[in-house]
Amino acid sequence: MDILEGLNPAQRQAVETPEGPLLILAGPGSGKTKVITHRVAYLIKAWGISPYRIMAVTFTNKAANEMRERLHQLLGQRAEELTLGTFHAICARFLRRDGQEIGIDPHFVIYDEEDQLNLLKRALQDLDLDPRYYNPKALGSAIRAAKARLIGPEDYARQVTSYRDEVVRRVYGRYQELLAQSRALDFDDLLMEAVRLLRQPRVLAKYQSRYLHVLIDEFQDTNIAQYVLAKQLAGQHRNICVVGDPDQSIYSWRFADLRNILNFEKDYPDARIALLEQNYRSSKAILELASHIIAANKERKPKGLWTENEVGLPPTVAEVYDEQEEAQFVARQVESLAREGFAPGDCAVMYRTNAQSRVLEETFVRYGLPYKLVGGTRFYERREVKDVIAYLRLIVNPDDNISLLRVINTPPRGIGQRTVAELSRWAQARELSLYQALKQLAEGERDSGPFTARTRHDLNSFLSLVEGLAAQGQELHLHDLIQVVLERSGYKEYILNEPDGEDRWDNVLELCTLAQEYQHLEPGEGLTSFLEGVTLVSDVDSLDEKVNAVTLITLHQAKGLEFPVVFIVGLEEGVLPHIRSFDDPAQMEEERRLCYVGVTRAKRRLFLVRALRRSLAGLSGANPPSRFLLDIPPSLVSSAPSGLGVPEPKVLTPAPAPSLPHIRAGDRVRHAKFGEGVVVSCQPSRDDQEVTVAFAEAGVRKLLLSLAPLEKLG
DNA sequence: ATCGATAGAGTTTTT
DNA sequence: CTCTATCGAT
Repeated sequence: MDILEGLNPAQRQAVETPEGPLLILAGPGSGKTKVITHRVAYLIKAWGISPYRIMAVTFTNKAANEMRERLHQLLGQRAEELTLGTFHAICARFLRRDGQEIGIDPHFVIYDEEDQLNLLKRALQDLDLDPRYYNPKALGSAIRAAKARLIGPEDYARQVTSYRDEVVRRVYGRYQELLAQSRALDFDDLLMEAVRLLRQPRVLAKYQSRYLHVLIDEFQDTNIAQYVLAKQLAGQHRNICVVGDPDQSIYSWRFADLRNILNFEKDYPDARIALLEQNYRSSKAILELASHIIAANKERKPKGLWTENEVGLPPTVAEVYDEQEEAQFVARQVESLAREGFAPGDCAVMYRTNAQSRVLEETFVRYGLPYKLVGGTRFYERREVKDVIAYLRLIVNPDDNISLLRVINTPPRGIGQRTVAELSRWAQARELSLYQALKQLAEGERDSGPFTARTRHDLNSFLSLVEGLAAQGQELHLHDLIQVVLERSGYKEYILNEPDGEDRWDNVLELCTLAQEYQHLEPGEGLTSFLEGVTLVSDVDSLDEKVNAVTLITLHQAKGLEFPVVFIVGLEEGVLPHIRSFDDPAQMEEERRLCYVGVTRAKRRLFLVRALRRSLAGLSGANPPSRFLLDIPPSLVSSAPSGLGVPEPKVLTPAPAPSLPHIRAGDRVRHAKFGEGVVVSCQPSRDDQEVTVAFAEAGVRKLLLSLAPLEKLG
């Protein structure tokens, strides 16, 4: 059978074993995604199983899309019938379809972490607890921890043993009430409620009999709720196939539980185990270095990873002075790698924390190197984008209090803090959503609540706005609907008059463009799926490999990706490993796994960079090299030339080359990236020159003459 | 109610 | 350092 071609014996076994529980332990680069994909194809083609009866769970939407695309090639149209997605997306689907069985409205909205935090603050208010003393973030974390372990508010009440628990219990309870009032579910509810849904015998029977096969990727990063869900779904046919690598478990802070993978054999004593140990990704040199790094972990089973790939060049360890030099080192390496045939798009820079991306970005701009940043402030979390989404959510579900509060005075329409506080109190006394309260106030002629005539008028016109938009929601296609929202709410005019209005409006337009993809759906349906897509996407999902630019990415997000050239920066004590892991050996092992994940992304070239000094949040400090670096035998690496200990730092901050054009204010210049512009001013700085250029397209920029690819125009 | 300024606090990773 | 929250002035 053609599907089995090109698989090694271990992969083949994993694909061919048709029945019963199967645990695939797969090292990095061993083709585990390929195995899952081919297994699905094989089940359908060789065993005649309907794709309708197969579920495959991935860690990101991107992985799901790629798998669907691949299966489309192998199977054609039938691939569409598969249940394929992240746990969260699949659960949302179940709950929209059958949630009514357990009292969940099919039009529920999904709250992200910001929404959750806002709601938590309201819960604290309701309970008269001071948010400065009871940290909302910590409470949110405690609640998420409970939910990930399927501990509902009632269960939580039974296990209270401290005053802190008691506070959590009360906040948790009120928080859930407020969620219900808004007809909203948070991320963890999606899983917890799906489990509850499947505890209904009728529903369970329906799904259990449907899913003949359940496959789960990245199993090492699942939590208890996800584990239970998988167990429920596979309960009848027991064809559950999980793929994972304990050495790449890096999400314990999201309550992923390694016991899922370690206990799999206990839960399924008849489980077969397949080991995938041949690496197809990395050079021998890189793989050997990776093995040394991970070997220092105590809580692990040793693996015998090997590869037939060439030895390759030894990875480079570079020591630089500070983060500026670090960024320059990376930029110059990327430039010189071009001479070896590596394009910018072949390179990725990985770091522990998002804050580290900034210097890299600035430096790349100065060097005129193209880059793409994954993450940072995410698109859907931008204020203006969330504002528009809030309006759209209200159309689907006007009871969504958090969205209503977000836009009730955005743009300003005379409804200030005071009014909002009064309205909330009035609504809460009656256990009404804010929208319902507005409606009752508008209808009740006598009971005007605590409001003056003028305030009532303002509130009423906001209510009319929402109701008017809601009426349109049934009629208009998504794109037109958004236009109507932007016009009628006054948001367009408002945002354009804000600081950075143009940029922020561009983001709104970007959102409109994304909405186009839902244009083929019916009005109501298009809106619902758009909103769901918007909340459940991640940044990695939109990573475009086709653009030829260096990828800047966190180590966490890099999981599952691969690049010909990888730089890992910030290999210092306190950064990687992060300082918050110092007092917990388990967390320290996770930091090491994180480092291992980064290293094993590299195919051919690997650079490990460490800075002697680094300033974080304004303070600069000297850090010792990362302990992970010390675990690498020196014979495995080559050292890059660096400024450390060298009296002249010129190696890393070059003076302007003599061939550089002499530039004065008023000159016309061309920049590789920004296009043409006029020099506004020149200022000498040390042995360099700082020029300010007004570009026709890119606006006013400050550039260092030595670094910027500037060309003087006649 | 709205705007602006100033003080203060928080900085890991994200479906 | 940067973003947020709160305060005071208009």
